[in-house]
Amino acid sequence: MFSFVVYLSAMARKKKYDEAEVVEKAMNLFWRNGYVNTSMQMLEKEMGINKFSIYASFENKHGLFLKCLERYKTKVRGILEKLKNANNGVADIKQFFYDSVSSDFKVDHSKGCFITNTYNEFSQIEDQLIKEQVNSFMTDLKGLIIEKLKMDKTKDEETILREANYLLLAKHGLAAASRVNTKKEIEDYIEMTFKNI
Amino acid sequence: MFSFVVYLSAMARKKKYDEAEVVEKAMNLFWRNGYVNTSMQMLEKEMGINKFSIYASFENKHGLFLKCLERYKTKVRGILEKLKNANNGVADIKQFFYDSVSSDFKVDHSKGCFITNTYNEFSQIEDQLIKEQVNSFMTDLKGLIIEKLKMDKTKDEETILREANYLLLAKHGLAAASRVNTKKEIEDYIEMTFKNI
DNA sequence: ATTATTTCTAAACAATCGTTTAGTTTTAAA
DNA sequence: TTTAAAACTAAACGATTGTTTAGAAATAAT
Repeated sequence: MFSFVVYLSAMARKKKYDEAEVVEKAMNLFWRNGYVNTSMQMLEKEMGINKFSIYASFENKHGLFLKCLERYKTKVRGILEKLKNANNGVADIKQFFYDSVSSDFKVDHSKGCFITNTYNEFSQIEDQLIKEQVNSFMTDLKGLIIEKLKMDKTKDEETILREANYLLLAKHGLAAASRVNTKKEIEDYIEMTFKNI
Repeated sequence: MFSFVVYLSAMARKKKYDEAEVVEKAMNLFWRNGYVNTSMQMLEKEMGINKFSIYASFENKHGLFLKCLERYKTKVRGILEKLKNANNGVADIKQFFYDSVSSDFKVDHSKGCFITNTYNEFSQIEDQLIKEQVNSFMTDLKGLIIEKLKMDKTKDEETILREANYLLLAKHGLAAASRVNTKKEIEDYIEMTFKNI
């Protein structure tokens, strides 16, 4: 009697760009220049699409940045999964440090860690959503570090928390190092950092 | 026969503000919000003087920021002099780490280290002079650290450079810690950092 | 082929950025 | 008292910011 055809998307005209692709490009630009210093004009050029399209796909600059943070998280998910599935305790955390900067060795001027860069930039700016994204990432990492440290049964809770805190802060130094220091200096820094754990 | 009166400054009207005072206020604003995120409008309000007066005294925003960096350097000169004049090697460097954050213990939300904050903002700052100032500060500090490490005659040159590099990067972690961590966490971090030196 | 809907281009938007300028007020020296 | 130089106030500068809009082009469904 009745027939209903529901069009979730009318699809009158297809997009000429792939959203995942342009997010990747935007991420690299934000990653290098930071949030404030990356203008919509720069994004237009880098992403290869019009401002209108950016706003149609990501609502605004803020929304696009959040998508880029998301993209970064999936980008480093492999390294985190590797740490999660490892079973050698402290050695795995050290390996995570190496993994975090391994890709930086191939480029002249590393962009550092996108999360740490964002953390530093937004320590001054009030933005709840971005801060939540960054904080959750760091909290998750700290949880993982604690988990690995607990594999050493000889350590008490207080020692583990102290060491986890130390390593999380050491990661800031690593992020700074990855931007300017040589491969050898970075490796030496990691070795020094883990010498007393 | 002849008398010459040379007016180095015509002094037609005295300034209503003290330059050192307004620089101090500007420094604290830059220190908290960073260079890019501090506008002339905010500076006007905080310094309590008109834009015209700011430009008359400091040429422009860059000039004002450089004056603030200078002011910061004299502000921490005491701590650096203490390190320079000390004679106990590594223990002096550790004490310098404690001195660097001692004033932060008194406030709720520390602004961190002005130099490190500015260093982290490098991707957003195009001004070469500012970067030179910050880099020279860090180079000087590294030189001091090396000097103190060399007091231990049992260490070879390579070890000393490796340790100096490690400590300079550890300072980044300390700066991050000083902004959010508790007094105990910061102290634990310092102790952990120096355990293997 | 027509229609309806979406994406595209390109221009304009108001707000803010750092900076400059015009005009008034102050004040030391003549 | 007059004069000239410096410092003040307040408004405006052009450039750039993130964002919006008007209209043309494209395309799936009728």
